[in-house]
Formats: sequence, structure tokens, C-alpha cells
Amino acid sequence: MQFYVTTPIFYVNGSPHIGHAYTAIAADVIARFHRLDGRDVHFLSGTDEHGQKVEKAARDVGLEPQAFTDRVSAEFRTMLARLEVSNDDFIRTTEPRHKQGATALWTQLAANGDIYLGHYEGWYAVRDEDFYAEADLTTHPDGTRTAPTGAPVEWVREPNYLFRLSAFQDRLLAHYETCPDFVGPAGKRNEMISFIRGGLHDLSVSRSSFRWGIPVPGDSDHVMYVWLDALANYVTALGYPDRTGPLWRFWPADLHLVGKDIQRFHAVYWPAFLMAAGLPVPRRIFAHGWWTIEGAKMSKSVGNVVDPLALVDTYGLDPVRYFLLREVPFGGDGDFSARALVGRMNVDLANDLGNLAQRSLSLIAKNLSGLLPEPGPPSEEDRALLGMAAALPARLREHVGRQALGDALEETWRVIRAANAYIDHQAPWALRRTDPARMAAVLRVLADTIRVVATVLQPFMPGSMARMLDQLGVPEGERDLSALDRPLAAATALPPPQGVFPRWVEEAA
RNA sequence: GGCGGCGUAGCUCAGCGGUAGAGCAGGGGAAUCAUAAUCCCUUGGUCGGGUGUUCAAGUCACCCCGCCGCUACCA
Repeated sequence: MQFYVTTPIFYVNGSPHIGHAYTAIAADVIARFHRLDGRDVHFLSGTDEHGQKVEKAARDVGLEPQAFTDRVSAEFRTMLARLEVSNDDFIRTTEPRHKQGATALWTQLAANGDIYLGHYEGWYAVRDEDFYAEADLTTHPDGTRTAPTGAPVEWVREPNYLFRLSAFQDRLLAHYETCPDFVGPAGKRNEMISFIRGGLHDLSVSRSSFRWGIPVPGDSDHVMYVWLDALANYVTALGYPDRTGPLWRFWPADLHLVGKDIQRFHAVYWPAFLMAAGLPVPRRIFAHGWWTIEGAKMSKSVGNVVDPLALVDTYGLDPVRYFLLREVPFGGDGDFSARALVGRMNVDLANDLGNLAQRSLSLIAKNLSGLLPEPGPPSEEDRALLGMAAALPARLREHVGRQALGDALEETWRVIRAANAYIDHQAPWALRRTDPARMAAVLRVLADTIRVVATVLQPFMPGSMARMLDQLGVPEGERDLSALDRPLAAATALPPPQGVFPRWVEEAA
């Protein structure tokens, strides 16, 4: 069964920051989890490279737009690689395949009568690539006006192609009604519904004031409005308009993961475009929140933008991946602080999980010559712990299915804490003298429990969990969820245990 | 202005009609296999304020206060 998940395509007017990393890592965890669960996954990321802002940004640094976007797009690909994001494809909106697909989409909408020539005028902010109502503007003493975002605006009147968005109001509402899970989290869904109920105006989908975009078919004075261009990536990457290609089976997408700032484009405009084109709409659009940095809003002018690669260099990739998904319920806003990250690293990763594996494995190494013991006759406590572990894959499937990634981790840590309680109560180090057979049985229960935990955590921390599974002697091909039904072979020789998550100790000042 | 959300232990939050919960932080104890990690016990809240419904209200209704989101806009 197939599963198609996307990140937004990243806008190339600036370098990647922690917010981009967050979306990408979350999508990666979801993609990896579904692969682990045996599904046929397609995971798409990419860059959004057209528009006036990019044109300007390129000019500012003395580059042609294409050369400029080549450079910034590469930065994003580097980021994904360094974060071990497992996207299957990376689409750039400047690629021929995308331009052809987007052009075909336009042609289809126009042929259906959903695009018409009109004109648009209003206060336009180049920086935001958006129009604003007079009342939203702030007028300054010198007579200039700025948008609520702070961007300067200018009065623009230009002939424009418009998309007949107003005609889709009822169909959109009906869709929201029929598919309660279309938008998440639930609060965002309500916002979208009330926005649609408030009345939809036809949407300007072309610009003639700049050139850096995909030409409108049949009218090269215009380029496509950046959102029609950008949103199309989700289908052009699957080969649209060719619906017989090998990738088309992935449409409709199962999940578009987006930041809350671009929710509306995905939850209103995009489905309307698709309905107009006669294509099925995505199954779910989920908006995650934003990060503040040490309590402050992240901004270039404040200079507190966090570079994800610098973080990874300092703390290591998996602690960063873990922290971002564990610290805050997915969908809400969160605060990033070095202190909180170190707390998670030391308490959750080093103390709870890392030390559990280390103490269990070194008991096997020292007392059983490093050979994985046979399962013994299970006691009531054995059954309780193994039962918790066995239930984990199904629980995580449920959480990940709702994008509740923090809950998935919390659920897993319940088992880890139970395993730490178990090892203390069983005290295998004492059984070594009094009842070696029972000691072996206890260590086997621990090995099996850690195996489940490490298996289900692979999507979150692929590198660390691979090492943990190596130490448990789990063969490479036996690491997906279905493999958990097959017991590990007894007497497997385990490599000498090595700490997977070192404690972070602050350097003395 | 309209719609919606939130306000529960020092911190982050769960609970959404039936004797106040988790994690972290704090205190005490146990253990010593382990990355001085772990385990057990424990301090701590008049559940923003008020009124009402109910045998019973963080839990429902209404009002107020304070935050936040979406959205609209006036002489």
C-alpha cells in the first residue's frame, strides 16, 4: 500500500534555518516509519525558486536568478543530506519537468473556464508577494505605507489572470464536511472552514510586473503567480500531466506537511486548483508550529537564527532530531534552548535509554560471554514488560498516523522507564550467584524489549538505533516492524557494548 | 468587531461529570549491573475570577479578567 508524503518546497530567498530542518525531519520520520511498516513510500522535498523576491535577491548579489537559485537550492539539498532526510526525490520549480507540468495544469484550468483575464489593483508588498487591504496598512509620517508584516507596499494595477476560486466555495466546504481529517491540527481546520465560509474571492494567478517565473501559456507578458506554480510541484514531481507514469500511483498525496504560515495555500487554494483540474485532492494537510529561540522570536535582524547544521555539529544529529520532535506536541509552537536540548540529551537519551542498553548489554557481555541467551519461562513481570513492548508498534502506528510524533516518543519512553524499573527489581547482577538461569532469562527479556524500542525508534534516530540494533545482534534485514514477530536466534554473539548516547557535560568555563 | 483556542503543581502539559495526574525540577531512602546512570517513596495545586445547572463541575452553561490564533472592518 502506497504512502506519499511531502515537505513544502522551500523558498530560496534565504538560507536554511531550524524551521526548515524541523519540517524536513518530521516528514522524514513519518516517511521512515511507513517504510518500516512495509508501505510503498514516496517522499518528496524541493525548492520553490520563482517570484519577484528571488529575482531581487539575485540582483542584490549580482547573480542571474538561475545561478542564484542553483546556489541556494544546493544549500537546501546539503541540509537534507546532513540531517539524513530520506526524501526519494527533490524537485526544483525551475526544472523542465516542473515547468511543463505547471504549464499543463494552467492549460487545463483555463480550458475548463476556471481562469479568465481581468485586472487586479491594490497595495502590493513585493517582499511578501501579497496584496493587502488598505485598512491593514500602517501609514508612516513620510507618507509611505507598510503591511502588517512590516514590508513596504506600493499601489499596483495590472492586468491579471484570475482563478475562479469563488466557484469552489461550496465544494470545499462539502469536502471539509465529508473528510473531517482533511486538515490538522483540529484548530486549524476550524480556521480554514471559517475562512471559506467568510467568502472566497477569485484569486490572482499571474503577474506581469516581473519576468522570473513560468510564462503563462498563450500570453508571455505574464508569468504564473508563484503559489499556483509552487503548489503544482506535488503533482509535477509525479509526472503530471502524464497519468500513466510509474509515480502517478502515489497521487493523491497522503500527507502534505506544512508550516502554519502556509496552511491556507494548501488547505484552500490547492484543493480548489485540483478540483478545477479534475484531480483528487490530498488526504491530509497538517500544519506544525514555529520555534522561538531561547524565548525570543527568531529573526534575521535580531541575529538569533539557528543554523541546524551548526547544532548538529555541536550536539550530534540524533539528539537534535529527537529534541525537535519530543520537546513540543507536534502542531504546537515550541521554544528552542540549549539548556532544554541538553536536558533531553542527558535525561532521556543518555540516562534512560542509553544507560538501559549499556547496563543490560554489559551484563550479557560479562556474565554470558556476550552470547544472547534463550528466552526462559516467563514470570508475571516478564510478561508485563514484554507485553508493553509488543504493543508498541501498533501504538506508534496510531500516533504517527495522526502526526502525534511527540506522543509516539512519550509512549516509547514509558516502556523504557518500565524496563529500567524491571532491571532494578529483577537485579540480574544478584541473580548471577543465586540463580544464573533466571539471570539469563531476565537479560533476554531486556534484550527483547530494547530490540523493540530500538526498532520503533529507527525513524526518529536512524544512526543511533542502527548502532543499538548492531549491538543486539539484530541482522540488517530484520529491522522492520514485521521482523519483531520473529525471535532473535539464541547464542548469537554480541559485539562488545559501547555507549550510544554519551552524556553531555558542559565544558568548564 | 466576528469566529475559535488557551489559562490545572516551580516549569512543560494531560485530564473534559463521579474522592486532583504525568514528565522535568526539589526533598528523603535503596541499590551498586551501568554513561555518578537507575529504582522506590515524597514535598507541592482553593484546576484565572464569579454566578448557575446537577446528588456530584478543572470537567456543562453564562458573565468577567488575561493571553493567543484566524478573519473582517467602521464613522
